[in-house]
Amino acid sequence: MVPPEPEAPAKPGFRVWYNCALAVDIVLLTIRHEQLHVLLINRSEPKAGQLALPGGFVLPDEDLPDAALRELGDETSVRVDVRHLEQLQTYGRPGRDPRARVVSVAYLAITPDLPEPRAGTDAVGASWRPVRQLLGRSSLAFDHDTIVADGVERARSKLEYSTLGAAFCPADFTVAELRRIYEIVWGTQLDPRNFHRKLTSADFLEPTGETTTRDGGRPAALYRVRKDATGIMNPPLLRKTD
Amino acid sequence: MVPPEPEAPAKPGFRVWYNCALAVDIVLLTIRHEQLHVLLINRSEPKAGQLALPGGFVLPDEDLPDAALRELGDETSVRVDVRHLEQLQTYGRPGRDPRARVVSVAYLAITPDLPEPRAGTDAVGASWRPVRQLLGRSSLAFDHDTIVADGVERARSKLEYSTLGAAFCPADFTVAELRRIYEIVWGTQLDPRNFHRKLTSADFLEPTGETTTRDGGRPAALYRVRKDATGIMNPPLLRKTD
DNA sequence: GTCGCTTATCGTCAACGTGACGAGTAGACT
DNA sequence: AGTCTACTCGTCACGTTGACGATAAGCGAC
Repeated sequence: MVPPEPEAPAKPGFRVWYNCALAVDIVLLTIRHEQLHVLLINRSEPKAGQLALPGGFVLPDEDLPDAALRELGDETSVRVDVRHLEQLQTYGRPGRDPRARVVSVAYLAITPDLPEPRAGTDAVGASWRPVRQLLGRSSLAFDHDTIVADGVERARSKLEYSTLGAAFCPADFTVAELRRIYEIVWGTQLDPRNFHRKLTSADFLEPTGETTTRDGGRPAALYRVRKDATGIMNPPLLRKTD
Repeated sequence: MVPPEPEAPAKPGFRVWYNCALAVDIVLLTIRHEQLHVLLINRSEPKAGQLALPGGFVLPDEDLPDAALRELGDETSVRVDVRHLEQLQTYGRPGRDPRARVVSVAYLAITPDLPEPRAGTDAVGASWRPVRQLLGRSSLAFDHDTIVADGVERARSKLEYSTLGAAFCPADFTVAELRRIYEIVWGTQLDPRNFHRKLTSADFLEPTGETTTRDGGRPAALYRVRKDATGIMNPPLLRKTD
């Protein structure tokens, strides 16, 4: 099919015309103060004053993940240690942006609890917001509420069968710190002893040899993710489904 | 960010320019002759003569799933009973299409074994190809080999924890027919007795009351997917991971 | 009819994974 | 030293799963 109302062919000699504005949006999740947070910006141009996901238009010869990381840096001045970046879904419903046909490829990113974002170029400001205050409500510009919900749901389900949880942790971490991630993201309590047994028998952690007492109590062994880890946790750690 | 080299704004008064050609591609899977097949077309215009996935450009006010179904009909004259349609992933690497910046949203679709496709408008012809002959090789135009591989992998993993397998079956089917789906898609043998126990204790099937002997042997009870099924199989049916 | 073939369906049992929870360990703090 | 904390190891009952025996119910050949 040839797109309608051609303005000008993309390259001479070929009958292909540009038919949309392609953007990326990033759902960057972290855990702060015992709660799951998402990075949001205050929009300037259209929908000024509203909260939205960081994101923007893709450059002509730019790959999509590169665009996601660039916009994250541009808009939030966050030199975040993005420990995980995966494509989430593409949102292209006509009318989702009042200006034009804007199709957005959403990315899910995870970072450990660390940096305070500052305002960047395009955005008036950027800040971490607790996810709990967002879900269910309609708080964000465009369809970004849906995108956040989808991103959180992806993270929740990937904890079950992948090593994604470690991306919320610093390089070296204890089993209990990883368990805290699971408890916060899932909103459930997990038995420390069973969790310990399960995670240490899964094959993606290796002990660093060090211990720490930063969580109080008896010193806990520090672990890191094995370099040859596949990213898949086997067997999976299924959550209760009531 | 504002996209470069603006031709003309998408709508007057807004500084948004179109920066890519948006397309959809469809990985339509079915099972024919005891093998997993994917629907392919013979390309005409660019890459003429090569095999490729059905797909094409999205219309200005068309939603993405609608575009996928429309292209499927246009290109293949298949009045397929598409029993499942989900977004797979978006492919946007610069240079993946030599003509211009073409970004393609890929969809995964499933249909029961039924119709023979015929050539449509855009395509010289469409045909079912066994997936086994494609995987590993580089047989298709653009990056469609990758897309097919991703689609097949998605289908394989979704069999584990969802009711996707039923989309390969006619409306009423036996447990053994569903088991055949699993065996073909996974490429493994499954114990008929354990599979039967597991599937009938999962809560997404309901007996029609009818039986059939179309597979020979003792008459088998027919089942259909419950209307209130969630699409999630619980507990999951994990495949062997060696 | 009945024998032998097919496939469907039910039952049994051991092995394993998991949830619940007791008990001991090793630091920090008073 | 005593107490508090959180970590780590063990135990046990229960449910799920894989392996497989046994029976049921049609079909075609004879």
